[in-house]
Amino acid sequence: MKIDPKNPANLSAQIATAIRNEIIAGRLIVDERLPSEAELSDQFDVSRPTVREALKRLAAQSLIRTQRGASGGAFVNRISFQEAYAQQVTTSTLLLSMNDVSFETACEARFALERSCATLTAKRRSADHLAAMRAEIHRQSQPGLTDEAFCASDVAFHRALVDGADNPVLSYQLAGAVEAMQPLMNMITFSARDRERIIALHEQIADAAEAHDSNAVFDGLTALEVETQSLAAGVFAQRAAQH
Amino acid sequence: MKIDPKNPANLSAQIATAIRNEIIAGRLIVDERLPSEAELSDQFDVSRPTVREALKRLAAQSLIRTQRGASGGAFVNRISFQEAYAQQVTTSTLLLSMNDVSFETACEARFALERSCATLTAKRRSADHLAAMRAEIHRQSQPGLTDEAFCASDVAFHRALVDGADNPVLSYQLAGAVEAMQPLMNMITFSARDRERIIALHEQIADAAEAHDSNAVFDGLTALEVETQSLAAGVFAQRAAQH
DNA sequence: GCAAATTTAATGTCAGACATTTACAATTTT
DNA sequence: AAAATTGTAAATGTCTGACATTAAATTTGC
Repeated sequence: MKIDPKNPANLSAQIATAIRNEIIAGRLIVDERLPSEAELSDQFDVSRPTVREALKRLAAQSLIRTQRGASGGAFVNRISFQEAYAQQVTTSTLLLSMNDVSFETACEARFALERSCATLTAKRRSADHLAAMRAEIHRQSQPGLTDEAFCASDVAFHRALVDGADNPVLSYQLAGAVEAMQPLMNMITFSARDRERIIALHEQIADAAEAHDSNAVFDGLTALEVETQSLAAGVFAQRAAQH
Repeated sequence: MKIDPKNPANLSAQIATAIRNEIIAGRLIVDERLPSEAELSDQFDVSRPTVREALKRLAAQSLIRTQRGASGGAFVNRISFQEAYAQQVTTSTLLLSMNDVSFETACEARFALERSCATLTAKRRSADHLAAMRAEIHRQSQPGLTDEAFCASDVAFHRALVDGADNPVLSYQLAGAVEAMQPLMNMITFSARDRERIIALHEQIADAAEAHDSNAVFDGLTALEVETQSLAAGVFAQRAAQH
């Protein structure tokens, strides 16, 4: 665990990287306590604020947590699925919004990934997952729902679908794909007719999941992708014509 | 952009969250310069080191970059696919290693996700992607290859397969699923016979991609999943028996 | 008018101090 | 003797002030 003192700028980044590598390599295990800030500043031969900046970098990635008081300190953190999930969503959302990713590309990726759940969800979905999907369908049918609320419910529907596969790793990996689409979807205004078509497809998918029919789930998602793409294409074409 | 001064602990975390929200909401746009550290410490009514800790947190997530010198400062960073990719891999790897995720669960998720590329890759794979896959297959056939090198080549093969879908969002989302499996795969020792079977399946998949046969790519991946799962089950059963 | 030197504004780092939190031990009280 | 209280020490959280370093902008010299 060493740093390069010749490069006097970036010290805190170097220290953070050094500690991060120790954690990734498994030499620092979960719940193990790091040396105190004073000890670390001795070890690395830097001041305490520099060590602290390094620790904050690690805390930002949920790699460590800190605790005040006697027998406090910095501890290697067990990354929970929840934390990783939130990070995934943040990173994916920013990636899409900052890099001029076309709606088409993002949508293609999202449905391609989501279809990968079709088989598992059709096989394993619990009554709870089905109920969650039905509840969102019901919400989507409410009149007077804003576009934003409709999109949020759409995301919730798909999350229930993904969670139905009963594989936490799959749920985590898909979090970014599904949730990061929301800002892009929010750019679309849905007519009552559009909503009807989407809700009908959601019902088709929920029915298929209930019947354990994986092919029908797969096909329902594909139909939903086609619907979404053509809807978006229409909105963007109209918007382009106006300007 | 405000913080709660009543809660005098966590100030740097609060400031980081406040700025992060500004970026996510789009009120701070890419390449925009944040106020200087001195100005921020005035605005939030905290000291400069506290502001700095907050900025380091954001830098750790690649949300900002800093530049020294006159007209330097902290700038909102455009997250590149490369950076997001690296973060995804780190988070996914740690998540798997720290949460007692079974090989079976991780493997299931990985292949489910990878199959989602089958259609697109079969349609769009370039000659370069095919060449990359063939090159890795060739490397895997070399005698005297360590298990670790074999696994690394395996990951490279699958990355080429995923990139063949020609969808950067898909490549990014799958990075975690494919690369984070490597440490788990490294726990397995491959006999010459095991390698032969895996290489044969790789060839089958590459052939299918070359022939634009998406069903064959899909089936090849499924066969590879079955092979990997049974191989792992064998290794773990044997290891359990010894202890 | 152009190149070199200077200024300046910003981050990077350091040192020392105080505030706050928390666990643990010692003390007092019941 | 047991329980509640108090004291103490160790750790992080924050502040102040200073100096170092970098790089752009400005001035100066020719």
